[in-house]
Amino acid sequence: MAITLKDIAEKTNCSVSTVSRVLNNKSKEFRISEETERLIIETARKLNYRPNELARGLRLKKSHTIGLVVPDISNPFFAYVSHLIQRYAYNSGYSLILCNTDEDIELEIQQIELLRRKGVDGYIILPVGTKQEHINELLTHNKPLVLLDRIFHDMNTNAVVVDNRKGAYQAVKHLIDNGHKRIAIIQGLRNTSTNNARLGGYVDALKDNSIPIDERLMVGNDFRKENGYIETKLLLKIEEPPTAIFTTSDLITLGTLQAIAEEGKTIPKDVSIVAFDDIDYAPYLMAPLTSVRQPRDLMGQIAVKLLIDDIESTGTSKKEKLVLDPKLILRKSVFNLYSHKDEFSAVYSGY
Amino acid sequence: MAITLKDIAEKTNCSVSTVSRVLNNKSKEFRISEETERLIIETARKLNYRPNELARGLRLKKSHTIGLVVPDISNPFFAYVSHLIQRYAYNSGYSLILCNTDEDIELEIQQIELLRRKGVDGYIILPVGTKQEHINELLTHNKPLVLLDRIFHDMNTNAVVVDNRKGAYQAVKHLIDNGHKRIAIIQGLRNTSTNNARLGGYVDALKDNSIPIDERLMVGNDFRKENGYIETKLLLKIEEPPTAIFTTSDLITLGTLQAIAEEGKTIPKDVSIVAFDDIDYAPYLMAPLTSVRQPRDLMGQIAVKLLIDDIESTGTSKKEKLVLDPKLILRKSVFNLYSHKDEFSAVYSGY
DNA sequence: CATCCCAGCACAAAGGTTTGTGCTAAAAAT
DNA sequence: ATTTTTAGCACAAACCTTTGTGCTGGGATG
Repeated sequence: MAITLKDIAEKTNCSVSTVSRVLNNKSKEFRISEETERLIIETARKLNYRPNELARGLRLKKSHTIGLVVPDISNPFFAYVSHLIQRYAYNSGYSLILCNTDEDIELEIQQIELLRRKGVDGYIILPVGTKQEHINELLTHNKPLVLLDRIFHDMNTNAVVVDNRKGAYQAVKHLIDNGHKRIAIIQGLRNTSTNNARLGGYVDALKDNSIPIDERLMVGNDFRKENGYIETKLLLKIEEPPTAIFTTSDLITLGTLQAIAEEGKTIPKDVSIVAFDDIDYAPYLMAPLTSVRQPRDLMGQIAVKLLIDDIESTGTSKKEKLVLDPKLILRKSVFNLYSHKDEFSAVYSGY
Repeated sequence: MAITLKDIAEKTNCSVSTVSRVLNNKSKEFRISEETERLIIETARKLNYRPNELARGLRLKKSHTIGLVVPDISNPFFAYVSHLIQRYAYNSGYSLILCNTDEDIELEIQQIELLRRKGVDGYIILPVGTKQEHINELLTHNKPLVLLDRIFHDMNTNAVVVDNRKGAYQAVKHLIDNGHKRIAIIQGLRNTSTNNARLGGYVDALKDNSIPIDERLMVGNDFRKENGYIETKLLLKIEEPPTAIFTTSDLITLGTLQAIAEEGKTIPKDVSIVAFDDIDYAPYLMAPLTSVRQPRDLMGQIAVKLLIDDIESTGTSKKEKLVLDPKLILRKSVFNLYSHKDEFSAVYSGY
């Protein structure tokens, strides 16, 4: 079927090894005559030879493939980062095997297992975050690996994350500065580094401003839309409802928007919102969203660079933990309770 | 390093072939004693044996991998479809190699070439659409393949698309029904099946209602945000500006929204919009978007099913071309010029 | 007792590469 | 004329599986 080195060898009356060397640009190194070289290259082109990467990978113990494990590629934030990762990886000569975990830790374990069988050269993982033995396993076997977005603090590995605590702190502080005291947080998946840090920033900001912590305002348990929808519905019905909600992911925000629309409330008049993940549509929503923007361009790029450095240094490269700064983008989803006007800083960020 | 069949064979004093057969559940078929079977399975488990899929793939001529070629995974529509594809593929035992073409035909050709080298078992391609020889090449070599979203009409292959002409027709008809006569279309990449069909629907709707075609209102040339932004800016400045814009992709819409916001106009009062691709955020935008929804859940699922049927039938399965129906979702981005009120049909679709 | 059968496994090839080593013939050196 | 060098390439192993075929020893059969 497919053309192999052997076919070329037969056509040219050379040995397979000679053909291989010529096609791998090792003609000089092995003193192969220019005539032979030309002949081989020519017939390879004519036969439309295509190296079999499986065979190469087997022999070379290198697949030129990296595994990308994300919770949910349909989440715009992950989709954006994945796009960049794909591009940088491709430009560096690597393909990407895409795995969705759907925030299911068992699925994550399975998918990583599969990636090992496939012999990927390295892993970029946005872990679910509730278990880590399987990832430790990779590390003890010296598999090149970089953690992205979420992190395990006690793990010695490459990682690229945003300073979630700082981002959350800024978000909540901004609400406080605008006079809000009943501030709710809709959390993502509990006990993930991301959620812990965002929750931490929330709590810190309240404490620093002597605002009592109210457990009833600290709701939610995963990063999806439904979570945002349900929790917002409930929040709007409690006794002393919040005047502001801090939503900790773009999908949560989507659910929150839906709930607010359904209840006939308006943003920011009835309820203020600060979101995490500054999606592209944020400026053009019902109320242009004030939100915490992650440096998503950098994240993908750095992750790939760290990973490929690790792969190609064969274990000699230092592990780096990079913490990037988030940035609060002010728009119009926060009501200023002091001036009774829209956002005190009316800087319109058109993205 | 990694445990191989050979290692297990040595530990158990069996031959490699016996180990292979046991681990592939062929003990009975090859009359291997239960004792040996247990021993092998046990030590495989103890040593944490992991089959090398590269070697398997080489031997079996099957990689259990499919190549997914998309124009841009960061586009929410493609991201959503990709997520589904990944899930169905995984559940059927296939991994996904993800390729972005960035709407660049040369990149598409390169990526497909690479996929062939990697020995993928099949392809799901959302082609750029400006060249097709490289895809024909795959077909003549009997590679399982399904085209998604965009199509080549003269190509005998599996394909899943939406009826773009009908969707566009409905969209424009809806504008006409609301009294609009100056209707612009911002096109995507010219000469792609998708764009041709959407443009066709636009033209048909105008003709059927005796509205003259105005070339100045038929602008745009790719599916990205920047295109929507620039063209909208220009459209708003021409002599007799349009009262309505039909945007032919979600990213174009995003750019259009940005331009309209910048110009200080409001939707739908100053300009009406009907969009293609009903993104999740559509109901919660500045003006809840009236838009054409594609059956994106079905598209991914069907594509995977067609492909895997083709792969596993080894060429005996018929090629299917499926055309799915789009649906116009009415919200509030169209101004009724007759009644001077918001959308005559005020059905609010909360998605 | 000789023959046959069959359970139970091993051998080796094949799949397409890469690569260390070895071989041959011609050219150069002595 | 004999030895040494070197250009130019071939051989075979190795990577890890899978699989067609063949081998062996013990029990049953005649």
